[in-house]
Order: sequence, then C-alpha cells, then structure tokens
Amino acid sequence: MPVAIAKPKKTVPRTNDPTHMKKRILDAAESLFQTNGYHATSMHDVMDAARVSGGALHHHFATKKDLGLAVIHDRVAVSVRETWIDPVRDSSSLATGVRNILNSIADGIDRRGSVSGCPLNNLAVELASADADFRKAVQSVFAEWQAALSERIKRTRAGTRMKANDALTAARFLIFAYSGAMNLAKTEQTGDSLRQASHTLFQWIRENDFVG
Amino acid sequence: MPVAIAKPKKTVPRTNDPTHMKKRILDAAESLFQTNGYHATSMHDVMDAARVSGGALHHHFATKKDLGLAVIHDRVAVSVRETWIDPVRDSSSLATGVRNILNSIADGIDRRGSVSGCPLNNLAVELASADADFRKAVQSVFAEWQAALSERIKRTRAGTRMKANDALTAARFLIFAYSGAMNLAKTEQTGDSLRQASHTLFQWIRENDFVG
DNA sequence: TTGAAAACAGACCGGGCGTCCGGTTTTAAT
DNA sequence: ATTAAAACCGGACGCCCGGTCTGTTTTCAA
Repeated sequence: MPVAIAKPKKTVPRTNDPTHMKKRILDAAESLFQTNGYHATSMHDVMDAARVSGGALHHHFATKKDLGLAVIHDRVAVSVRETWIDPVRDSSSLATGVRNILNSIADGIDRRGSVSGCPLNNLAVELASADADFRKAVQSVFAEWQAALSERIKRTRAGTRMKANDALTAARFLIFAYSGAMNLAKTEQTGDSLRQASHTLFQWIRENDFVG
Repeated sequence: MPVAIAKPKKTVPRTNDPTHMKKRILDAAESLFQTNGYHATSMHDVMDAARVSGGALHHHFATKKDLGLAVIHDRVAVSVRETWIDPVRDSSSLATGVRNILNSIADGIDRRGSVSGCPLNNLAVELASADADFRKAVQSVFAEWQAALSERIKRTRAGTRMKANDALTAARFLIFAYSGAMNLAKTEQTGDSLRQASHTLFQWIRENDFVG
C-alpha cells in the first residue's frame, strides 16, 4: 500500500460570485439548447461548457426544467425584445423596419455560416406541446411579441382606421412568416429564405397600406 | 426449492409478418415522435406502444436514427403529399385550395382538441441543425413541397407571366406562413392561428393576381 | 469574533438509455 | 427432407442521465 501523498496546498482561493456564475450557466445552457436542442443536451454538457461543478449548477438551478424555464425567461425573451420588439417600435416605417430586421438576421446567418434557428421557435416546437409550464413560458413571450407588433401596426395609416383585432391578426401574420422562414433557413442552413420573406412581406405591408 | 413447473404449451404459434410488423413500428414511432419529440421518446417507448420485442425492433431498424429517417421518408413525406401536395394540385383555384387546406387542418385541430404541430416542422426544428443525414431527409421533403406549390402557382393568371424564380419565392412564402402559423398553433393549442393565416393568405393570393 | 447561511466542490446513486447478442421459430428454396 | 436465411424473442450489457448527498469554503450580519 502506497503511503499517503501530501495533498498540495490550494493555491488559488475560491471567490464566491453567484451573479457571474449564474450568467455563465445561462450562457452555456442557452447556447447548447439552441444549437443542439433541450433534450439533446445533458446537465453534464452544461457543466463542462460553463466549467461549473455539479453542486454549483444544482445550487442555482435545482432541476433541468428550472434551467430551461430560466433560459426562456432571461434569455429568449430578451432576445426577442432586442431583435424584434425594440427595433420595430423605433422604426420610422413599419415596412422598412421589418425589412431591416429580416435582412440583418439573414446577413448574420450568412456571415456566421450556420443557422441555429429562431430561439423562441426552437424551444417552442420541442417543448410546448409536452409540458404545460414550458408552454406557458413560451406563450407569454409570443404574447409580448405580437402585442408590440400590433401596437406598431396601429400607428400606420391603415392601422389607425382598423379594428384592434385586425391589427393583431396582421401582427401575427408577420410572426408566422418570420417563424416559417426561419425554420426553412435552419434546414437549408442559409439566410436566403429570410431575404425572400423580407421581400415578400415588404410588398405585403405596402399593399395593405401599412404606411408609416 | 419448488419443483420445476411444466412450461405451458405454446398455444398460438407465431406468424412472421415483417411488413405488418414494420408498419406497426412506424405507426408507433411516428405518433410518439410527433407528440413527444424524437429525443424525448425512447426505443422502449416505441417497443411498448407497438408491442414489439427489442429483437424485432432492432431487426427492422438497427438504430434509433434509422427509425427516425424511416419515419421521415415513409410517413412525414407522404403526410405532406396527402395534406398539401395532392389537394393543392387538384384544386380548381389556388386561393380556395390553400384556404381549404388550412381550414380543414384548423378544424381537425379543434375537433381533436390538441395540436402536435406540423409533422415536418417538428422533426426539422429538432433534428435538422444537429445531424446532416436528418437535415438532408427533411430538406428533400421541403423541396418536393415547394416544387409542387410552385408548379401550381405557375398555372395561375399571374403565374403564367412570371419568372420561375418568382413562382418559387411565392410558393416558399406560403410554406413560411403555414409553418409559422402551425408553430403558434402548437404553443397555443388552438387552430385559430391557422384560420388567421388562411384568411390573410387568401387575400394575399388574390392581391397578387394568382387567379385560377 | 462568531455563527449561520449562502456558495461551491465533487463523488455517488438508481434508473433508464440505446444497442447488442444468443437462441428459437418460421419461411422458403432446394 | 434438408438447410440456410429471415423473422422474432427477451434479456443482458455498459454507459450516461438527472439528481442527491456530504462536506468545504466564503460571506456577512450580529
């Protein structure tokens, strides 16, 4: 039996930084969930990617489901706000606003060379129909999204004289087209479909007199 | 120690029926993949649902991936043909054809009370970006779908005098809207979004003079 | 200074996963 | 009748999953 080997002195002391650690975990989880999917990524994958111990991971997120819900609330929702809600609200015209959003996403895709898809759609399709909590979380993001678009549409020429329900339908149609285009972009690994959607939606917005 | 119990005589002899057995496996796999997702369903789930032994399952589909690819080729592809390609090809007018397809899907959803989503999109979103073989399989179905829609558009009034590429773009736009509407229908568990898409697309088709 | 809670580490567990294997039965060609 | 392949059975195998547990370190309030 070998003699006990002296344990080396700990050189670097640990520093507790729960905020930063939580951010690292969410960063890793968000990235892995989007590129590989929720069920296809294990907790150990998250631990490795975030370089976090199992204890720390479990301390901040008790279960995998908690982590998934946190990703939706803290990452996917803000992603939708940054890429869609804020730009379209501040755009000088709805048509150019939507076109710029879609084209810039397409450019990002082609620049990066790969498509992981729409963050919201990815988790929605995989988790929405299976689990009620996930569905509620996803649904609230969709609701915020379509409400913002609807508000913007109401500020257009045709929007001022249309019923609130019709504005919502138009808003949802924009989401339909974008989501579907993103799905195809993901399977084709190209931004082409987003540019096509941009072009067609631009004309659709003009034809419907959504000016301004 | 109890005495050996005489093994009861096998009463019902086994009958080899590989075609029927393969069908049962594909039935179960298709259903489970659509309702719960590919990664969320295990091989044992398929065995239980199809009431098939592990040996039989492995005999017909060596790996889970093989089973998934078979579901795409033999089930999802024909599902797209039955619900989209054939009806739109035989429709007297593009506008009513598309409207009928979307509305009948919406009716089916509300009658059934639950939405598992578009079969193709479900597997596309979950598997396309992760695995090259899955992506190719999904992509070929999309290609067949948009080609059929493009051919139908070319037979409309505006279609006869437009470039082939524009017809394809219009065809893809229909797919975009449908896919996105189905995604939202899945998270909202309602057919409403499909009816909205039906209404908006109907007008869009008319505005673009896709008559006939 | 002290005590307790929060933050983190890492080994560990039962279970379920996908897959494979030896053996048996059925089928069909010879 | 013989034989080989195909079809099917049922369980074992090894791995890894999500989650738990014990213990240590850090932080901060009292």
